[in-house]
Amino acid sequence: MPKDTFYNLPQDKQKRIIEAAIDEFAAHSYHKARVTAVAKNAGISIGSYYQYFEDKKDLFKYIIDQTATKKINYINQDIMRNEEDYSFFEILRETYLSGMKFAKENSRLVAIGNKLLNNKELQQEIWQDQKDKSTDYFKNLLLKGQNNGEIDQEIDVELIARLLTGLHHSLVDIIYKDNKIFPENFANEMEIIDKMLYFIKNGLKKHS
Amino acid sequence: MPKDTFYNLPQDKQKRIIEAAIDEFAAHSYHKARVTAVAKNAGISIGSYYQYFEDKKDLFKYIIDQTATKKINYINQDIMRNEEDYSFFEILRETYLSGMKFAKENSRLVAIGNKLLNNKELQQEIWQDQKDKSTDYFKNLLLKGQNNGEIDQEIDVELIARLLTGLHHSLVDIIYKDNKIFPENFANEMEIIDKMLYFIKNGLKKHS
Amino acid sequence: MPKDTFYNLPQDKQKRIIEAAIDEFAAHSYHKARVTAVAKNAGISIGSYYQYFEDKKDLFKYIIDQTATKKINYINQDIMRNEEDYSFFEILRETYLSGMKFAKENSRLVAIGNKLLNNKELQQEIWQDQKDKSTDYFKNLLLKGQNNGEIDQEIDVELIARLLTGLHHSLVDIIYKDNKIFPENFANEMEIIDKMLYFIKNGLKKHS
Amino acid sequence: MPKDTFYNLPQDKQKRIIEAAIDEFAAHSYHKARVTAVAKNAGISIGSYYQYFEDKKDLFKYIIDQTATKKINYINQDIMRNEEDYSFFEILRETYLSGMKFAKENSRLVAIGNKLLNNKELQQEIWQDQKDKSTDYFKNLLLKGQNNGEIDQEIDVELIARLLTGLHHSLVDIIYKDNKIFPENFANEMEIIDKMLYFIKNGLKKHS
DNA sequence: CATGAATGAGCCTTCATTCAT
DNA sequence: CATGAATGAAGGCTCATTCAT
Repeated sequence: MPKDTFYNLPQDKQKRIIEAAIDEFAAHSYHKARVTAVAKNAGISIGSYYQYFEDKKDLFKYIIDQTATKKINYINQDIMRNEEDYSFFEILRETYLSGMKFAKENSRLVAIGNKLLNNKELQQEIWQDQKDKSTDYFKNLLLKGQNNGEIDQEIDVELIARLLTGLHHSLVDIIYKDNKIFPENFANEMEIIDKMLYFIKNGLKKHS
Repeated sequence: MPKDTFYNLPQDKQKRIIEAAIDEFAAHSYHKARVTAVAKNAGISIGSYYQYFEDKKDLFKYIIDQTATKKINYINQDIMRNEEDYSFFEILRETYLSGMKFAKENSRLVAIGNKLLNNKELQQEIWQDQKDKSTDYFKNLLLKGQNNGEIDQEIDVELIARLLTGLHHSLVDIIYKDNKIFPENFANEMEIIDKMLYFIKNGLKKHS
Repeated sequence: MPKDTFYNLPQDKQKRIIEAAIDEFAAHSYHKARVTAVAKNAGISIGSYYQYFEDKKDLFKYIIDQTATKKINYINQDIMRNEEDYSFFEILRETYLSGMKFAKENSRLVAIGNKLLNNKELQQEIWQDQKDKSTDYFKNLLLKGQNNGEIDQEIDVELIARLLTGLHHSLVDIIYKDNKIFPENFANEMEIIDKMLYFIKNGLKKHS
Repeated sequence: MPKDTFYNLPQDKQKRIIEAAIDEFAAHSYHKARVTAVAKNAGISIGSYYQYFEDKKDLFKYIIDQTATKKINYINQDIMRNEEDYSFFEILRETYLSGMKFAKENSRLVAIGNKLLNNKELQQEIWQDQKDKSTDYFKNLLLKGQNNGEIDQEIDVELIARLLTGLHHSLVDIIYKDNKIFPENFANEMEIIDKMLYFIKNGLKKHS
């Protein structure tokens, strides 16, 4: 985590640095990203950089952390407060929708997140532990759904929770090809989500 | 692709080099992998390396290529020849099973493949084009299923094909946490696949 | 051209680097000259080198550039300001004299210049364009001489300008064999120049 | 010089190797020319190369040597045999003409020769001694001219011989810009030679 | 004589990090 | 706190030459 000197900085300077970092880490792999570029684009000297952050990893971790927090807030805000008023599939829909909206508005953060997601080596370098919070989130949702009688009792909650997480990633992948909305075949993102939910709800088997 | 000098090498030497390369590329990101380490671990000089391969990329591409071929052969063998004798879900089951078996026996290759799969920057460095063949595979399967009357006509084939690809990746991820089989909660991989297929078939909605 | 970091350096450090570079480029062909040797002899680290210059070529170009500027100033100073007071042959004599003086005091620069002058491949690597300014210089001189009535109207100005340039190179070659003054037969350089000018003025034909 | 094994080779194989060498040395600077390229283009193995030649330098020296011999023969043939029948300026003209013809028909050899001519370091690497034969040639010519009464007694024969050599180089340079004939302003090479000879004969001074 | 696999010193360049001012 | 000059390990790659077959 950043040093105190960083937090003591005026807000706009902090922001400039973070923006530069996001640009750099989104554009290049972790190892190819250069702290000199971050410093330069943030308009600070490399000496200052090392007075704010321990090293390269420190900044990267901070960005990842900020992203996670930001994303969680994104979803919570709307629905979570009145969770009990909604059905499982409504909440799932809202969750995916929020995730998509987040991705749309924060494509650089998604790019960074994916980089970490698919680099075990880096993950170990960044954290030792770190449990997957997404899966827990979906797991809770499923359990409530089963209690409500909305969700098939046959399913394995742990497993399906992980699959729903995976589908969430697929969704973002599908909709954002190289930071551009996926246009072919679909009227809009909403249509994709609804088709995906239909699949999640009913499966592929032909209804007799 | 490797130079002729590489193909002229005795089989066991070729193998030693490939093994060393797989080790290195599985253990580190592409940019962090060192050709000197490959050469050293293969027991060849750096000069020899460059007589076998154009450069670092050349070897990496070769590994990727070999992996793709190997994986395709894995699935085709058993069922694909008598495709018409099987139902959609049987083929899907075999596909996922093959994928898992492959991942189990080739965890390092899977690690390398994932690295490429989730690094657009690297993909463009390696190839210009490269279409996703997995999605096409699932798409064909789905279309046949619809013709057979096995698969719900309501679904969007293109979209679901991509989701099935995503689920395939999730499956591999779930079963192999850091190259170790996922033990908790499951008797064996077969159980995971069947539970996953149940979900794919029926969805999550409670059967009234 | 060098980066700002180079120009910000104390004069004596700049000079040390330039001196080391001139030594290296004078002693070896461009491709054989080593930037590590320059850095070492200048007493800087290789890292510093690359903070001052883009690359190897950058420094070489800079040396060439400095040489050209320095040489032009050499000639201009004395006569060029009062050009109209002198005859063609007087100016020519001064030009050759200046060139010789320059070569005498800057034998390493001449060595470097010649290397470039006679290596088209290198020239294209260094610049794309680059016109020969020497020829233009002599051409102007000749045209004025013809207008004054000093110079034979029969000659082809363009051609002779190139020959005078060539003779200039020959002169430097003659006088400096391996950076040592050519001693045999001649009392001094002045004598050589005057004999050469006599030839240029009168040609070889016996005066009847 | 090449080893006996080289001279024992069938003529056409020798020729293939020489051709490949000339191509390579003409296209690249001595240090950038690759013996592997020569071997490859000659259709021999690198192992064979080192059975024919001591090293890289050995081949280069041989090419230079062959070139010198070939060029000398070029000039001698026509005139030298009946030298006494011609005036100094006629012989000079023929010499320059031969030189040009040679350069025209052997542009690659000229390229190689120039490379050596302008790389003192390389010259020392190739030979220790090597006197300039061209200058001796012109010197003899001039002395005879003076004896005949054709040539001004005032001139310094040694110096002028060197200048005539330099002019010879200039001539080749002028006419062959990057192996292409210099077209602008001149009807043909003959015109250039005659204009140059006019200069050499009469000098630049306006005839009163 | 022919072959070509093997070698490794050596080059240019990058970039995270330190430290004196 | 800010600055940016200085550092040097490390990496990809080249190519003349050797040597075993």
